[in-house]
Amino acid sequence: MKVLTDSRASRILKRDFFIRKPEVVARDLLGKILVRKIGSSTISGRIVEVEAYLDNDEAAHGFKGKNARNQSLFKSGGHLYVHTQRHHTLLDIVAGEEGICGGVLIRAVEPIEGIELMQTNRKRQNLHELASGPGKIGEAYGITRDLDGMDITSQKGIMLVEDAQTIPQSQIGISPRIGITKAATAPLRFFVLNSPYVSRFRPIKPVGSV
DNA sequence: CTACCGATTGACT
DNA sequence: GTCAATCGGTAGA
Repeated sequence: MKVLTDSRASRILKRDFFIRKPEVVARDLLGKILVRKIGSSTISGRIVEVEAYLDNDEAAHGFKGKNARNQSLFKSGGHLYVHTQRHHTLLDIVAGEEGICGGVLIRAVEPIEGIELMQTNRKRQNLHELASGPGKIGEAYGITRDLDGMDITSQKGIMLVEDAQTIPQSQIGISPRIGITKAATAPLRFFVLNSPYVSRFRPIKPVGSV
């Protein structure tokens, strides 16, 4: 793996990274580090599973147009879209251009920093149960609706994504998205093959076999 | 106002 | 594999 020696701040992914098609941003986010700062604590983890939600995508929350709840999905790439599902809080990173619905649901991360805090937040000790699902990330990272619409490309951000690895195509799995009823067959879920930190639903299909 | 339902999770058969 | 829990938004009476 390429070793990054430059400063942490300089590794923050910038706007350009996110102003691309959601499916491209989704795939490229695998291997990157999702960082959350809470007071003096830092939580971070390697992104290992994501899903893309597109413009004109029946499964996307913005499909029927912009409203008070989903407006963040229409922002320019590099903002957050936070929403609740049942009693869980889910985190999307907005992708694509301003005015167009597009986002990447972060479904699983491999814990790196702030593990004790995540264990406290999740009331679980096992590393594999801390952030292996979208709702679990919300709980482990202490994500709240207040973060909806936040810009994650500023250096002062309390949420941001750091550059790290780029996962080669041969190590990326692809499958339909999980838990949706509309557009249920589109292959828009991407995950790191053989990672033990992905969510429990795991149809293993290497890219190229579909 | 009530009814319904979802980009989920965790406990249980 | 199956299923209940019981949030917040939205549609309809």
